[in-house]
Amino acid sequence: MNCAAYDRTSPESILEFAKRLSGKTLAETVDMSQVTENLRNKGDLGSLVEKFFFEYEPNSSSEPDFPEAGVELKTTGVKRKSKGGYQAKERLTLTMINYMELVNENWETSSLMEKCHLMLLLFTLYEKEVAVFNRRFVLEPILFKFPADDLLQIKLDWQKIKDKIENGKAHELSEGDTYYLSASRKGSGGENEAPKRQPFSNVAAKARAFALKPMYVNRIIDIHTVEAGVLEVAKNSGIEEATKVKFAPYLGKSVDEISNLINCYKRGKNDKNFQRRLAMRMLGAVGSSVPEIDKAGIEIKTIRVNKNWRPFEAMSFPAFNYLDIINEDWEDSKFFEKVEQRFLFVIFRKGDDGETRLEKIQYWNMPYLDREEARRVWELTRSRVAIDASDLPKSRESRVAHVRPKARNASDTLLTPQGTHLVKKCFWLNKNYIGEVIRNI
DNA sequence: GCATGATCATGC
DNA sequence: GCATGATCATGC
Repeated sequence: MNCAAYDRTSPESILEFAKRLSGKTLAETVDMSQVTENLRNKGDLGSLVEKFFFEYEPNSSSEPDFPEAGVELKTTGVKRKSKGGYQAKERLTLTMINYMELVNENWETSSLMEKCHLMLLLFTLYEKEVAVFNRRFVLEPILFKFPADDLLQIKLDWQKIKDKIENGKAHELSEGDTYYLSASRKGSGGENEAPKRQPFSNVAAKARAFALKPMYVNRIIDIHTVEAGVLEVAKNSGIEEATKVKFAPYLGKSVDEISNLINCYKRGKNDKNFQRRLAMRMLGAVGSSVPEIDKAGIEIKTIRVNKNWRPFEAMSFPAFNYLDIINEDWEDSKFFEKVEQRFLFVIFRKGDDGETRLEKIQYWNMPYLDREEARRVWELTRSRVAIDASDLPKSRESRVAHVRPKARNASDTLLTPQGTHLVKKCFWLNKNYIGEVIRNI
Protein backbone atom coordinates (compact mmCIF):
# COMPACT_ATOMS: atom_id res chain seq x y z
CA MET A 1 0.00 0.00 0.00
CA ASN A 2 1.06 3.47 -0.79
CA CYS A 3 0.97 5.26 2.55
CA ALA A 4 0.37 8.66 0.99
CA ALA A 5 3.27 10.40 2.70
CA TYR A 6 2.86 14.01 1.76
CA ASP A 7 1.64 17.22 3.24
CA ARG A 8 -1.72 18.23 1.75
CA THR A 9 -1.14 21.83 2.69
CA SER A 10 2.16 22.17 0.86
CA PRO A 11 2.38 22.42 -2.95
CA GLU A 12 6.06 21.44 -2.86
CA SER A 13 5.34 18.35 -0.81
CA ILE A 14 2.59 17.34 -3.21
CA LEU A 15 4.97 17.86 -6.13
CA GLU A 16 7.72 15.80 -4.52
CA PHE A 17 5.29 13.01 -3.82
CA ALA A 18 4.02 13.12 -7.40
CA LYS A 19 7.56 12.51 -8.66
CA ARG A 20 7.23 8.94 -7.47
CA LEU A 21 5.09 8.36 -10.53
CA SER A 22 7.80 9.46 -12.94
CA GLY A 23 8.68 6.80 -15.43
CA LYS A 24 6.06 4.43 -14.12
CA THR A 25 2.43 3.63 -14.63
CA LEU A 26 -0.23 4.02 -12.00
CA ALA A 27 -0.70 0.27 -11.89
CA GLU A 28 3.03 -0.18 -11.23
CA THR A 29 3.00 2.34 -8.44
CA VAL A 30 0.02 1.43 -6.33
CA ASP A 31 -1.98 -1.65 -5.60
CA MET A 32 -4.96 -1.52 -7.88
CA SER A 33 -6.19 -5.03 -7.31
CA GLN A 34 -9.24 -3.56 -5.60
CA VAL A 35 -10.29 -1.85 -8.75
CA THR A 36 -13.27 -3.64 -10.14
CA GLU A 37 -14.97 -0.73 -11.80
CA ASN A 38 -15.15 -0.66 -15.52
CA LEU A 39 -11.96 1.25 -16.11
CA ARG A 40 -10.71 0.33 -19.49
CA ASN A 41 -9.90 3.06 -21.95
CA LYS A 42 -12.62 5.41 -20.91
CA GLY A 43 -11.53 5.56 -17.30
CA ASP A 44 -10.51 8.94 -16.05
CA LEU A 45 -6.89 8.74 -15.03
CA GLY A 46 -7.08 11.94 -13.01
CA SER A 47 -9.59 10.55 -10.57
CA LEU A 48 -7.75 7.24 -10.35
CA VAL A 49 -4.56 9.09 -9.41
CA GLU A 50 -6.42 11.09 -6.81
CA LYS A 51 -8.01 8.01 -5.35
CA PHE A 52 -5.23 5.44 -5.43
CA PHE A 53 -2.05 7.49 -5.44
CA PHE A 54 -2.89 10.56 -3.40
CA GLU A 55 -5.54 8.61 -1.53
CA TYR A 56 -8.38 11.02 -1.34
CA GLU A 57 -11.82 11.01 -2.84
CA PRO A 58 -12.05 13.11 -5.96
CA ASN A 59 -14.26 16.17 -5.70
CA SER A 60 -15.84 18.02 -8.52
CA SER A 61 -16.46 21.20 -6.61
CA SER A 62 -15.16 24.55 -7.68
CA GLU A 63 -12.34 24.20 -5.19
CA PRO A 64 -8.94 22.94 -6.28
CA ASP A 65 -8.30 19.26 -5.64
CA PHE A 66 -5.97 20.10 -2.77
CA PRO A 67 -7.87 23.03 -1.23
CA GLU A 68 -5.41 23.68 1.61
CA ALA A 69 -2.51 23.97 -0.80
CA GLY A 70 -4.56 25.57 -3.55
CA VAL A 71 -3.35 22.96 -6.01
CA GLU A 72 -5.45 21.56 -8.82
CA LEU A 73 -4.33 18.19 -10.19
CA LYS A 74 -4.35 17.67 -13.96
CA THR A 75 -3.23 14.61 -15.87
CA THR A 76 -2.84 14.98 -19.58
CA GLY A 77 -1.66 12.89 -22.50
CA VAL A 78 1.44 13.59 -24.52
CA LYS A 79 2.91 12.09 -27.66
CA ARG A 80 6.51 11.68 -28.68
CA LYS A 81 7.85 14.07 -31.24
CA SER A 82 9.85 12.50 -34.04
CA LYS A 83 12.88 14.59 -33.17
CA GLY A 84 12.69 13.74 -29.50
CA GLY A 85 10.77 15.41 -26.71
CA TYR A 86 7.05 15.46 -26.21
CA GLN A 87 4.04 17.37 -27.37
CA ALA A 88 0.53 17.69 -26.03
CA LYS A 89 -1.89 15.11 -27.33
CA GLU A 90 -4.73 17.54 -26.96
CA ARG A 91 -5.92 20.64 -25.13
CA LEU A 92 -5.79 20.67 -21.38
CA THR A 93 -9.29 20.99 -19.99
CA LEU A 94 -9.42 23.20 -16.92
CA THR A 95 -13.02 23.42 -15.82
CA MET A 96 -16.53 23.44 -17.26
CA ILE A 97 -18.02 26.77 -18.25
CA ASN A 98 -21.22 27.57 -16.46
CA TYR A 99 -22.88 30.04 -18.82
CA MET A 100 -25.40 31.17 -16.23
CA GLU A 101 -22.81 32.00 -13.62
CA LEU A 102 -19.82 33.14 -15.58
CA VAL A 103 -21.55 36.39 -16.52
CA ASN A 104 -21.70 37.34 -12.84
CA GLU A 105 -18.03 36.73 -12.22
CA ASN A 106 -15.11 39.06 -12.41
CA TRP A 107 -11.63 37.93 -13.30
CA GLU A 108 -9.98 38.35 -9.93
CA THR A 109 -12.49 36.12 -8.17
CA SER A 110 -13.39 33.91 -11.13
CA SER A 111 -14.12 30.27 -10.52
CA LEU A 112 -11.55 29.44 -13.18
CA MET A 113 -8.75 31.17 -11.29
CA GLU A 114 -9.99 29.94 -7.93
CA LYS A 115 -9.63 26.39 -9.15
CA CYS A 116 -6.67 26.63 -11.49
CA HIS A 117 -4.30 29.33 -10.29
CA LEU A 118 -1.82 26.67 -9.34
CA MET A 119 -1.81 23.30 -11.08
CA LEU A 120 0.10 20.09 -10.66
CA LEU A 121 0.53 18.79 -14.20
CA LEU A 122 1.21 15.10 -14.75
CA PHE A 123 1.95 13.80 -18.22
CA THR A 124 1.29 10.30 -19.51
CA LEU A 125 2.36 8.85 -22.79
CA TYR A 126 -0.79 8.46 -24.83
CA GLU A 127 -1.37 5.05 -26.33
CA LYS A 128 -4.76 4.40 -27.75
CA GLU A 129 -5.24 0.78 -26.86
CA VAL A 130 -3.67 0.93 -23.42
CA ALA A 131 -5.86 1.30 -20.36
CA VAL A 132 -5.23 4.61 -18.65
CA PHE A 133 -3.71 3.09 -15.53
CA ASN A 134 -1.15 1.33 -17.71
CA ARG A 135 -0.01 4.49 -19.42
CA ARG A 136 3.43 5.64 -18.44
CA PHE A 137 4.11 8.92 -16.72
CA VAL A 138 6.77 10.70 -18.71
CA LEU A 139 8.43 14.04 -18.05
CA GLU A 140 8.70 15.25 -14.49
CA PRO A 141 5.54 16.59 -12.90
CA ILE A 142 5.22 20.35 -13.07
CA LEU A 143 3.81 22.76 -10.53
CA PHE A 144 2.41 25.32 -12.92
CA LYS A 145 1.35 28.86 -12.32
CA PHE A 146 0.55 31.17 -15.22
CA PRO A 147 3.56 33.38 -15.88
CA ALA A 148 2.81 37.07 -15.45
CA ASP A 149 3.47 37.62 -19.14
CA ASP A 150 0.77 35.17 -20.13
CA LEU A 151 -1.75 36.15 -17.53
CA LEU A 152 -2.86 39.27 -19.38
CA GLN A 153 -3.68 37.31 -22.53
CA ILE A 154 -5.42 34.61 -20.53
CA LYS A 155 -7.52 37.29 -18.92
CA LEU A 156 -8.38 38.81 -22.33
CA ASP A 157 -9.34 35.36 -23.58
CA TRP A 158 -11.54 34.81 -20.54
CA GLN A 159 -13.15 38.22 -21.04
CA LYS A 160 -13.82 37.50 -24.69
CA ILE A 161 -15.64 34.30 -23.82
CA LYS A 162 -17.60 36.07 -21.15
CA ASP A 163 -18.50 38.91 -23.58
CA LYS A 164 -19.88 36.47 -26.09
CA ILE A 165 -22.15 34.94 -23.50
CA GLU A 166 -23.28 38.39 -22.40
CA ASN A 167 -24.21 39.06 -26.00
CA GLY A 168 -26.38 35.98 -26.05
CA LYS A 169 -24.00 34.06 -28.24
CA ALA A 170 -22.87 31.18 -26.07
CA HIS A 171 -23.94 28.84 -28.88
CA GLU A 172 -21.54 30.59 -31.23
CA LEU A 173 -18.47 30.18 -29.07
CA SER A 174 -15.46 28.84 -30.88
CA GLU A 175 -11.91 27.86 -30.06
CA GLY A 176 -10.79 30.33 -32.67
CA ASP A 177 -12.12 33.26 -30.67
CA THR A 178 -9.15 33.26 -28.36
CA TYR A 179 -5.43 32.53 -28.07
CA TYR A 180 -4.18 30.69 -24.97
CA LEU A 181 -7.40 29.93 -23.15
CA SER A 182 -10.29 28.64 -25.17
CA ALA A 183 -13.89 27.58 -24.80
CA SER A 184 -13.60 24.05 -26.03
CA ARG A 185 -16.39 21.61 -26.71
CA LYS A 186 -16.83 19.19 -23.90
CA GLY A 187 -19.56 16.65 -23.89
CA SER A 188 -20.71 13.41 -25.37
CA GLY A 189 -21.60 15.09 -28.62
CA GLY A 190 -24.34 12.60 -29.37
CA GLU A 191 -28.06 13.05 -29.76
CA ASN A 192 -28.53 12.51 -26.06
CA GLU A 193 -26.37 15.35 -24.93
CA ALA A 194 -28.41 17.82 -22.96
CA PRO A 195 -28.05 21.36 -24.27
CA LYS A 196 -27.16 24.12 -21.83
CA ARG A 197 -29.12 27.22 -21.03
CA GLN A 198 -27.50 30.57 -21.56
CA PRO A 199 -28.51 33.74 -19.73
CA PHE A 200 -29.10 36.18 -22.59
CA SER A 201 -30.65 34.09 -25.29
CA ASN A 202 -33.19 31.33 -25.63
CA VAL A 203 -30.99 29.44 -28.02
CA ALA A 204 -29.57 26.35 -26.37
CA ALA A 205 -25.77 26.10 -26.35
CA LYS A 206 -23.55 23.07 -26.30
CA ALA A 207 -21.46 22.44 -23.22
CA ARG A 208 -18.01 23.95 -23.27
CA ALA A 209 -15.07 24.01 -20.93
CA PHE A 210 -12.20 26.37 -20.35
CA ALA A 211 -9.11 24.76 -21.78
CA LEU A 212 -5.53 25.59 -22.57
CA LYS A 213 -4.88 25.22 -26.26
CA PRO A 214 -2.49 22.45 -27.34
CA MET A 215 0.16 24.91 -28.52
CA TYR A 216 0.12 26.57 -25.16
CA VAL A 217 0.53 23.23 -23.42
CA ASN A 218 3.40 22.46 -25.80
CA ARG A 219 5.12 25.60 -24.68
CA ILE A 220 4.74 24.64 -21.03
CA ILE A 221 6.30 21.27 -21.85
CA ASP A 222 9.16 22.79 -23.84
CA ILE A 223 10.06 25.33 -21.21
CA HIS A 224 10.15 22.72 -18.49
CA THR A 225 12.03 20.15 -20.53
CA VAL A 226 14.75 22.62 -21.30
CA GLU A 227 15.03 24.08 -17.85
CA ALA A 228 14.38 21.08 -15.73
CA GLY A 229 17.47 19.05 -16.42
CA VAL A 230 17.72 16.29 -13.88
CA LEU A 231 21.35 16.66 -12.96
CA GLU A 232 21.56 20.09 -11.37
CA VAL A 233 24.89 20.58 -13.04
CA ALA A 234 25.37 24.16 -11.91
CA LYS A 235 24.59 23.36 -8.30
CA ASN A 236 27.03 20.49 -8.24
CA SER A 237 30.02 22.10 -9.93
CA GLY A 238 29.90 20.29 -13.21
CA ILE A 239 28.48 17.20 -14.84
CA GLU A 240 30.86 14.69 -13.32
CA GLU A 241 30.15 15.78 -9.78
CA ALA A 242 26.45 15.98 -10.53
CA THR A 243 26.36 12.39 -11.75
CA LYS A 244 28.41 11.16 -8.82
CA VAL A 245 25.97 12.82 -6.46
CA LYS A 246 23.16 10.94 -8.19
CA PHE A 247 24.84 7.56 -7.84
CA ALA A 248 26.23 8.09 -4.36
CA PRO A 249 23.19 6.86 -2.42
CA TYR A 250 23.30 3.53 -4.22
CA LEU A 251 27.00 2.67 -4.06
CA GLY A 252 27.58 -0.67 -2.37
CA LYS A 253 23.93 -1.62 -2.60
CA SER A 254 22.81 -4.77 -4.30
CA VAL A 255 20.93 -4.72 -7.58
CA ASP A 256 17.82 -5.95 -5.78
CA GLU A 257 18.05 -3.23 -3.16
CA ILE A 258 18.48 -0.55 -5.78
CA SER A 259 15.67 -2.04 -7.80
CA ASN A 260 13.33 -1.72 -4.84
CA LEU A 261 14.57 1.71 -3.82
CA ILE A 262 13.87 3.28 -7.17
CA ASN A 263 10.97 1.08 -8.15
CA CYS A 264 12.59 -0.16 -11.30
CA TYR A 265 12.27 -3.86 -11.80
CA LYS A 266 13.64 -6.57 -14.00
CA ARG A 267 11.04 -7.25 -16.65
CA GLY A 268 11.87 -10.76 -17.68
CA LYS A 269 14.38 -13.42 -16.84
CA ASN A 270 16.64 -12.19 -19.61
CA ASP A 271 16.12 -8.48 -19.37
CA LYS A 272 19.35 -7.35 -20.97
CA ASN A 273 18.55 -3.74 -20.43
CA PHE A 274 17.88 -4.05 -16.74
CA GLN A 275 21.13 -2.75 -15.32
CA ARG A 276 21.30 0.01 -17.83
CA ARG A 277 17.74 1.01 -16.95
CA LEU A 278 18.74 1.01 -13.30
CA ALA A 279 21.69 3.25 -14.10
CA MET A 280 19.57 5.69 -16.06
CA ARG A 281 16.95 5.78 -13.34
CA MET A 282 19.56 6.37 -10.66
CA LEU A 283 20.64 9.35 -12.71
CA GLY A 284 17.09 10.55 -12.62
CA ALA A 285 16.15 9.82 -16.21
CA VAL A 286 12.46 9.51 -16.78
CA GLY A 287 12.69 7.92 -20.20
CA SER A 288 15.86 6.34 -21.42
CA SER A 289 17.94 9.47 -21.69
CA VAL A 290 19.32 12.24 -19.54
CA PRO A 291 19.47 15.53 -21.45
CA GLU A 292 22.71 16.73 -19.88
CA ILE A 293 24.44 13.43 -20.59
CA ASP A 294 23.35 13.53 -24.22
CA LYS A 295 24.35 17.14 -24.55
CA ALA A 296 27.80 16.43 -23.16
CA GLY A 297 28.26 13.46 -25.47
CA ILE A 298 28.89 11.10 -22.59
CA GLU A 299 28.76 7.41 -23.45
CA ILE A 300 27.25 5.48 -20.58
CA LYS A 301 28.24 1.83 -20.35
CA THR A 302 27.29 -0.64 -17.68
CA ILE A 303 29.96 -3.20 -16.91
CA ARG A 304 29.49 -6.39 -14.93
CA VAL A 305 32.62 -7.74 -13.31
CA ASN A 306 33.44 -10.71 -11.13
CA LYS A 307 34.95 -10.44 -7.68
CA ASN A 308 38.40 -10.03 -9.24
CA TRP A 309 37.20 -7.08 -11.27
CA ARG A 310 37.28 -9.07 -14.48
CA PRO A 311 34.46 -8.11 -16.86
CA PHE A 312 32.07 -10.84 -17.88
CA GLU A 313 31.77 -9.41 -21.35
CA ALA A 314 33.50 -7.32 -23.96
CA MET A 315 32.02 -3.96 -24.88
CA SER A 316 30.16 -3.58 -28.14
CA PHE A 317 29.54 -0.63 -30.42
CA PRO A 318 27.20 -0.12 -33.35
CA ALA A 319 27.53 -2.41 -36.34
CA PHE A 320 29.35 -1.17 -39.40
CA ASN A 321 28.52 -1.57 -43.05
CA TYR A 322 30.99 -3.64 -45.10
CA LEU A 323 30.52 -1.57 -48.22
CA ASP A 324 30.88 1.77 -46.44
CA ILE A 325 33.92 1.04 -44.36
CA ILE A 326 36.22 0.32 -47.30
CA ASN A 327 35.84 3.92 -48.48
CA GLU A 328 36.01 5.56 -45.08
CA ASP A 329 38.81 7.33 -43.27
CA TRP A 330 39.49 6.55 -39.65
CA GLU A 331 38.54 9.99 -38.48
CA ASP A 332 35.21 9.86 -40.25
CA SER A 333 34.33 6.49 -38.82
CA LYS A 334 31.76 5.72 -36.16
CA PHE A 335 34.27 3.78 -34.13
CA PHE A 336 36.64 6.76 -34.07
CA GLU A 337 33.81 8.88 -32.73
CA LYS A 338 33.13 6.36 -29.98
CA VAL A 339 36.74 5.95 -29.02
CA GLU A 340 37.16 9.72 -28.68
CA GLN A 341 34.12 9.90 -26.44
CA ARG A 342 34.15 10.41 -22.71
CA PHE A 343 32.77 7.29 -21.07
CA LEU A 344 30.86 6.88 -17.87
CA PHE A 345 31.28 3.34 -16.59
CA VAL A 346 28.68 2.08 -14.19
CA ILE A 347 30.27 -0.95 -12.63
CA PHE A 348 28.34 -3.80 -11.05
CA ARG A 349 30.43 -6.37 -9.23
CA LYS A 350 29.42 -9.86 -8.27
CA GLY A 351 30.71 -10.56 -4.77
CA ASP A 352 31.68 -13.78 -3.01
CA ASP A 353 28.14 -14.14 -1.74
CA GLY A 354 26.85 -14.19 -5.31
CA GLU A 355 25.18 -10.84 -4.82
CA THR A 356 25.73 -8.21 -7.52
CA ARG A 357 26.30 -4.71 -6.22
CA LEU A 358 26.80 -1.26 -7.66
CA GLU A 359 30.48 -1.05 -6.92
CA LYS A 360 31.68 2.11 -8.52
CA ILE A 361 31.12 4.69 -11.19
CA GLN A 362 33.98 5.95 -13.21
CA TYR A 363 34.66 8.46 -15.91
CA TRP A 364 37.18 7.47 -18.53
CA ASN A 365 38.46 8.27 -21.92
CA MET A 366 40.78 6.20 -24.00
CA PRO A 367 44.47 7.14 -23.76
CA TYR A 368 46.19 8.25 -26.94
CA LEU A 369 48.24 5.11 -27.48
CA ASP A 370 45.20 2.91 -27.12
CA ARG A 371 43.31 5.08 -29.57
CA GLU A 372 46.14 4.54 -32.00
CA GLU A 373 45.79 0.81 -31.42
CA ALA A 374 42.04 1.07 -32.03
CA ARG A 375 42.90 2.87 -35.22
CA ARG A 376 45.21 0.06 -36.28
CA VAL A 377 42.46 -2.51 -35.73
CA TRP A 378 40.02 -0.37 -37.64
CA GLU A 379 42.39 0.08 -40.58
CA LEU A 380 43.19 -3.61 -40.54
CA THR A 381 39.49 -4.29 -40.67
CA ARG A 382 39.02 -1.90 -43.55
CA SER A 383 41.69 -3.56 -45.66
CA ARG A 384 40.56 -7.07 -44.81
CA VAL A 385 36.92 -6.34 -45.60
CA ALA A 386 38.07 -5.38 -49.08
CA ILE A 387 39.80 -8.73 -49.49
CA ASP A 388 37.71 -11.16 -47.49
CA ALA A 389 35.07 -9.76 -45.17
CA SER A 390 34.74 -13.06 -43.38
CA ASP A 391 38.26 -12.80 -41.98
CA LEU A 392 38.43 -9.86 -39.57
CA PRO A 393 40.65 -9.01 -36.56
CA LYS A 394 40.19 -11.34 -33.61
CA SER A 395 40.76 -10.32 -30.03
CA ARG A 396 44.12 -12.07 -29.91
CA GLU A 397 45.33 -9.75 -32.62
CA SER A 398 45.12 -6.65 -30.46
CA ARG A 399 45.21 -5.73 -26.77
CA VAL A 400 42.45 -3.20 -27.32
CA ALA A 401 39.79 -4.16 -29.81
CA HIS A 402 38.41 -6.81 -32.13
CA VAL A 403 35.56 -7.43 -34.54
CA ARG A 404 32.65 -9.74 -33.83
CA PRO A 405 29.03 -10.31 -34.84
CA LYS A 406 26.39 -7.88 -33.75
CA ALA A 407 23.15 -9.00 -35.29
CA ARG A 408 19.59 -9.96 -34.50
CA ASN A 409 20.18 -13.46 -35.80
CA ALA A 410 21.94 -15.38 -38.52
CA SER A 411 19.83 -13.82 -41.23
CA ASP A 412 20.58 -10.28 -40.13
CA THR A 413 23.24 -9.72 -42.77
CA LEU A 414 24.85 -7.10 -44.96
CA LEU A 415 26.33 -7.26 -48.41
CA THR A 416 30.13 -7.52 -48.62
CA PRO A 417 32.48 -6.28 -51.37
CA GLN A 418 32.83 -9.94 -52.35
CA GLY A 419 29.13 -10.03 -53.15
CA THR A 420 28.32 -12.35 -50.26
CA HIS A 421 25.97 -11.67 -47.39
CA LEU A 422 27.59 -11.79 -43.97
CA VAL A 423 26.11 -11.41 -40.53
CA LYS A 424 26.45 -7.83 -39.26
CA LYS A 425 29.50 -7.11 -37.16
CA CYS A 426 30.85 -4.35 -34.99
CA PHE A 427 33.96 -3.28 -33.13
CA TRP A 428 34.32 -4.48 -29.55
CA LEU A 429 36.69 -3.40 -26.84
CA ASN A 430 38.40 -6.52 -25.54
CA LYS A 431 37.25 -7.93 -22.26
CA ASN A 432 40.79 -7.93 -20.90
CA TYR A 433 41.39 -4.41 -22.00
CA ILE A 434 38.28 -3.16 -20.19
CA GLY A 435 39.41 -5.16 -17.16
CA GLU A 436 42.80 -3.45 -17.13
CA VAL A 437 41.22 -0.07 -17.54
CA ILE A 438 38.90 -0.36 -14.61
CA ARG A 439 41.46 -2.05 -12.34
CA ASN A 440 44.02 0.66 -13.04
CA ILE A 441 41.96 3.63 -12.15
C1' DG B 1 38.14 -19.63 -18.38
C1' DC B 2 38.47 -17.60 -22.56
C1' DA B 3 37.57 -16.57 -27.50
C1' DT B 4 34.38 -16.45 -30.68
C1' DG B 5 29.95 -16.95 -32.53
C1' DA B 6 25.14 -16.03 -31.94
C1' DT B 7 21.22 -13.74 -30.45
C1' DC B 8 18.11 -11.40 -27.13
C1' DA B 9 15.21 -7.48 -25.28
C1' DT B 10 14.20 -2.92 -25.69
C1' DG B 11 13.24 1.61 -27.41
C1' DC B 12 12.25 4.44 -30.97
C1' DG C 1 11.48 -2.73 -38.60
C1' DC C 2 15.77 -1.71 -37.12
C1' DA C 3 19.64 0.02 -34.28
C1' DT C 4 21.55 -0.56 -29.97
C1' DG C 5 23.26 -2.19 -25.66
C1' DA C 6 23.91 -6.26 -23.59
C1' DT C 7 24.19 -11.09 -22.65
C1' DC C 8 23.97 -16.05 -23.78
C1' DA C 9 26.03 -20.35 -25.83
C1' DT C 10 29.48 -23.29 -27.40
C1' DG C 11 33.80 -25.38 -28.12
C1' DC C 12 38.38 -25.71 -26.99
